[in-house]
Amino acid sequence: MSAAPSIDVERLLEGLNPPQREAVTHEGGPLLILAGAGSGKTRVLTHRIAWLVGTGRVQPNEILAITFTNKAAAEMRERVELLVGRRTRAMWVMTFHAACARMLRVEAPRLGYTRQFTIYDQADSRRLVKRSIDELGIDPKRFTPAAIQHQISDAKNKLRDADAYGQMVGSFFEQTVADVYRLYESELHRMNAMDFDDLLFRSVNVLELFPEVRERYTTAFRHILVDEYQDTNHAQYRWLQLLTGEERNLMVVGDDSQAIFGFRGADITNILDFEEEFPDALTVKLEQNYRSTQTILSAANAVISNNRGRKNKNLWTDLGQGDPIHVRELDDEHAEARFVAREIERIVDEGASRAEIAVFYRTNAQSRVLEDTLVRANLAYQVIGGTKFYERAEVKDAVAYLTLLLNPQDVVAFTRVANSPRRGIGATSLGRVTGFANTMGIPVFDAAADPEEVPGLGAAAVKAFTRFMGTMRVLRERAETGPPVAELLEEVLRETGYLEALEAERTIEAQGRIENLAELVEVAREYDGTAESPTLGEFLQQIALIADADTRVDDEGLITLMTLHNAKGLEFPIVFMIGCEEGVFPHSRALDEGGLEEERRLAYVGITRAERDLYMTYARTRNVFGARTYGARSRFVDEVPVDLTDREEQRLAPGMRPRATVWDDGDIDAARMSPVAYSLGDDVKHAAFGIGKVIAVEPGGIVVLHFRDHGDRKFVADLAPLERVS
DNA sequence: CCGATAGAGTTTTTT
DNA sequence: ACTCTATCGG
Repeated sequence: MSAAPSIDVERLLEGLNPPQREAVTHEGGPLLILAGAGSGKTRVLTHRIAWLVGTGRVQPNEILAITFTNKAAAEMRERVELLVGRRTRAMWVMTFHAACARMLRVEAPRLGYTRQFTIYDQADSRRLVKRSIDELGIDPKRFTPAAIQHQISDAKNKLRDADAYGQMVGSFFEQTVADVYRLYESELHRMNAMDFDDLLFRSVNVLELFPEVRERYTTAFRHILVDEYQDTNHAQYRWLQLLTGEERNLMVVGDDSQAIFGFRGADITNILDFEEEFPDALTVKLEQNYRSTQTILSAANAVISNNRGRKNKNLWTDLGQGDPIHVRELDDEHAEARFVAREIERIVDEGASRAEIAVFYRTNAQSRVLEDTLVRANLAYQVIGGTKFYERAEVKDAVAYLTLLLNPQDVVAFTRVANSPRRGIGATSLGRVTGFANTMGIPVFDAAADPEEVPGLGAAAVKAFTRFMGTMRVLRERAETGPPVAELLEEVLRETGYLEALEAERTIEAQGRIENLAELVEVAREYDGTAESPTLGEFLQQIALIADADTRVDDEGLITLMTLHNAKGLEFPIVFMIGCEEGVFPHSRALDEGGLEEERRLAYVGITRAERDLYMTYARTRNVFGARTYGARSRFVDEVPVDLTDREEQRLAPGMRPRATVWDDGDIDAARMSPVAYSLGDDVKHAAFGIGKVIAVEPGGIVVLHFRDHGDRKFVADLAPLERVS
């Protein structure tokens, strides 16, 4: 205990419930925590780390704590620091990707990369896939870069390299993917670059190929703790397996009901089979929820009970029943947005802070209408996700310049900046130079530095390259002196003429871009100020691994808008889930691909984010791709027992049977699909509007009625209080 | 080589 | 509806 005199171990355990305490004080060996939503899993993780350190069982630098997002890592680090103080600094508390990158910065030379390898984000990677497709003469219309990239990523997540993938191709498509994969791989390697998936794949390679490396890390990390284990993919699973030493001190925390990243290769069986893999594992279930009212939890339990093959859990709370769940049907997405805005105004008038309110939607595209409405209502908000700062063209350009200074072999970066700003280097000339570099087996940077040697290059192009490379040479020399990153960046923007070109545009868009670049310089300045020993390489790695979800600010009086996926791990007193319509949520593409259960888990995640009030809204009609569509109310709304809600339509139509609340898995609501019982010209009586005539019948069970005194109105035929009178 | 125009594909979710 | 891409004329 002398190692940690300042930690009061008894106090660490105070306020923990029995299962939490059992998890925190587990002696050693494999440990599985099935942590329901809001059951205090971060508390268990942080307290366990503190307990391990505080009781002298482990040194801080022997801890490896893994999360999925930087935000979660930062939060965990902060909370551990509150418990054990400065010692936290010696711990590895970071994301899978950051940990792998850190490992590879040391070990990559063993695999033929330099330590300065570049990390490609998805867009960079997509561009390289596209280039590979073009080079192979494949028709990019028949096989889109996106589809092929997804296949390749999938393969990498399963630790299949191009050869392994090639061995098991079945279709022509897969054969094509195999070809692209092979070329893409060799291109990446040639450019000294790794994509996100490579970070894991290559780390696994190093650990598998070099026993002494593996030995070093398994000895170093005596305790490994993993958050959100249900979202790990096979590569991550294997990586953990390789790092787990003989003591087998692997603790995983997760909730199979919240597994929502299957589309990205996450393999839910990792958590479901943990006990089989480690038969002596201690399993602890955390079922007491400290976040939400019983009404919200009952709703979540009811919805998720429609999924099969789960670890059984039942959330409960002693916080009381609370308000019913607010369910609202609106005419269209605009009415839905107005309802949300009005309701927010009301809630804020009653004294809530805007920061307590979040709106969740299935797809990013849904935020636009909402944003318009909130702006008009003068309600301040922040959007998480969507177009990200680091994906903006000007930011990517600036980053590409910096990347190129460090890694002159990076063709993607080179082609990105060669003619940006315009300097007379067109696609043709650029292709000649990269092609020449390719055939000669030299870095593009060198080929471009000697443009006279490149065959077929016109005099104008030679001049343009000479000038461009002159600037780049000066900048490289400057970079090698190791200036502050912010200064280097400013020089780059000035010397390359990038800023000048934007200023010359004199448009609002250009002004916005200049501001974004200024912000990037600020980011760099902050990095220079806070990093222990700032280097350009480390800065680039940091921003390559950053995600927009990490930029969320708390408590600034802003309403938070985000996708349901981004909402994982967060909580808000008041939550709106909008767009609860079949086809939107559950998403039509997920339905096609049999992903209904994952969609339902997404609903579960959304519902359980709410502490006090939950709204579920849906629109009778909305614009998708510019076309009007009609989606029936989401089955997830119907899976919430009616008596937990304030659903009005039930009361308006006495005698109408409550909607079924349980479906067979993947089944379609028979009633909803049944043909509408109305035909054109029928006379119909509406409880509120009186007699009307059917003037149209639309897909999704919609009837359009004309009323003499109320004009034309649309109804969901089997929900509206309608009666045929003719 | 560049800019304008037309056409197509896009939108599921992201470290 | 919007953005990216291919094509054409300058």
